[in-house]
Amino acid sequence: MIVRQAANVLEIMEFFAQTRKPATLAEIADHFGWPRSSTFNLLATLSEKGYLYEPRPRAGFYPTPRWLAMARMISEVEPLPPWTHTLIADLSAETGETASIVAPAGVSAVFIDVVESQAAIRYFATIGHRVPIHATASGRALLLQYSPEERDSVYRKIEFKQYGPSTPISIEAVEAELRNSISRGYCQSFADYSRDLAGAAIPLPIGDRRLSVVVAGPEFRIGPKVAEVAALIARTVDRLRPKTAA
Amino acid sequence: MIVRQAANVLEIMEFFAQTRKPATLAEIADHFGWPRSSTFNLLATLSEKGYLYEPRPRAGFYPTPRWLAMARMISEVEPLPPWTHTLIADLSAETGETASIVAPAGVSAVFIDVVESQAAIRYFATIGHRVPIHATASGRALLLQYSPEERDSVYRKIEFKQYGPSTPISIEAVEAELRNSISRGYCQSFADYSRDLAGAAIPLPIGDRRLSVVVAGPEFRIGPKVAEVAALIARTVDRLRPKTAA
DNA sequence: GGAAAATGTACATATATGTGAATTTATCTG
DNA sequence: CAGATAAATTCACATATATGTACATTTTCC
Repeated sequence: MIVRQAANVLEIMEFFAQTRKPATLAEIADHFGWPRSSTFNLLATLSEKGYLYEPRPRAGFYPTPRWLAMARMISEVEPLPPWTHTLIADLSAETGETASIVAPAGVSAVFIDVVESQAAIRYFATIGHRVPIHATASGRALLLQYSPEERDSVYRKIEFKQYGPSTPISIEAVEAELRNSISRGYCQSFADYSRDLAGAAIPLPIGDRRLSVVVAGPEFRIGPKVAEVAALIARTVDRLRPKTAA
Repeated sequence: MIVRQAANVLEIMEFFAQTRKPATLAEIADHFGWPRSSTFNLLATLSEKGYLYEPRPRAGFYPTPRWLAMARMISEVEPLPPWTHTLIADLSAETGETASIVAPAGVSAVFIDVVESQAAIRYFATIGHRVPIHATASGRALLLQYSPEERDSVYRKIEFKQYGPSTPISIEAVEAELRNSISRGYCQSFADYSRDLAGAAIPLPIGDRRLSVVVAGPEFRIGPKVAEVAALIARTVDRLRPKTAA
């Protein structure tokens, strides 16, 4: 069950992150199609808690810097080592595609750092983006780091859907693809989840965290050179990852 | 009316900002005294939206860097000019007390930047902290920048409460204090709102934004030297504020 | 300067939602 | 490796909650 008002908080914040300017109650209510009275309650709650204020009279609400302060607190812990950002920055620069660091979240894989391609046609992904763990290169690079039992427990929660022609729609199909990935030396995906989207990924264990790196873009650009891209990823990781310990 | 689940989202994030480590469903539920099933729904919603993930298997949830990305977006707009932070940093260093930049939010004043005192006994305030606009030095320094009509409209929404012995409990009392502040050259408050708390504040208009600076601390330390502190604030603003235009 | 339009606020009520109990899944212990 | 214990999910139902309606206030426009 989805908690509506919790989701609404996030939506409001995303709204402000997009528009980047104060908005009145009426504007917000209209934008989302919410009743004024409900919007009123939500804004009042957020204000009450110190997360919204009124920068100038009658110009509406805007988030306080408290969000930033809180987010900084949260993200200071176990930040990714700096070289991982260099990694995806380099990969994106060299391939011209979008590169990301990905972490597990139940049956999904979450993008926790992203450097976007500069190309006009590109894979558009942002931090926080979620994709099915079994139907993407990045997700499978995570699954490779699981024990068979752990994978089983994930599989049982997956709702297998035919996202595209090549989506694996059974446990056995996923396991088969994982075996292929091992012998191939990297994970790949061709429109398994998103139409026209292809990617290459490899596991990226850091400490006891199970992460993966992925380079993804339109099938017609990535397709012909997956192997090449995968090799580049591996080389770049080798170059940047500190040699001391794992 | 307060929107419970909206508030809960904020509480969860504050919880993570404090503990700074992943937490399981059970831990979170116990911490807040929430039913597990409700906690489950909330966590599922936040995960679904890409704001929580599971850094390592079975170790529970933690916020994704998406919070940081969003907060950065939001705060990049009209950030406070850098000299305002220098201002409160200097004030806090010189007085040994907590110094803040404050903005209006309806009948409240919100702390939008804070440098805390290092003293053992100190005014504990964080970004996002809210205080009644009429019963605090910082708030009254905001009201001074309003037109009489605007003040009226604020007054009508205020619930006058006797927070302390000297709290102004009528419109006339507030207006009188504002007149005093003008002739005095600064705003002050002695336990008008919080017991033992005293402060000195002056208006700090920046562009068309109505802000104020306040230095606050325990009454016994601030009390004897309010005038001195107020003069210091004024001098420091003079020194740091760029001379070009207002 | 006055009327109309837009915005913000309060409240009772129907209903969407949170929750207790039951069920399943994972983890620990001897 | 059972059996026990704890954690995570599911689900039906009572109730806390979102909203329609009405009212107040502010702003706009003529």
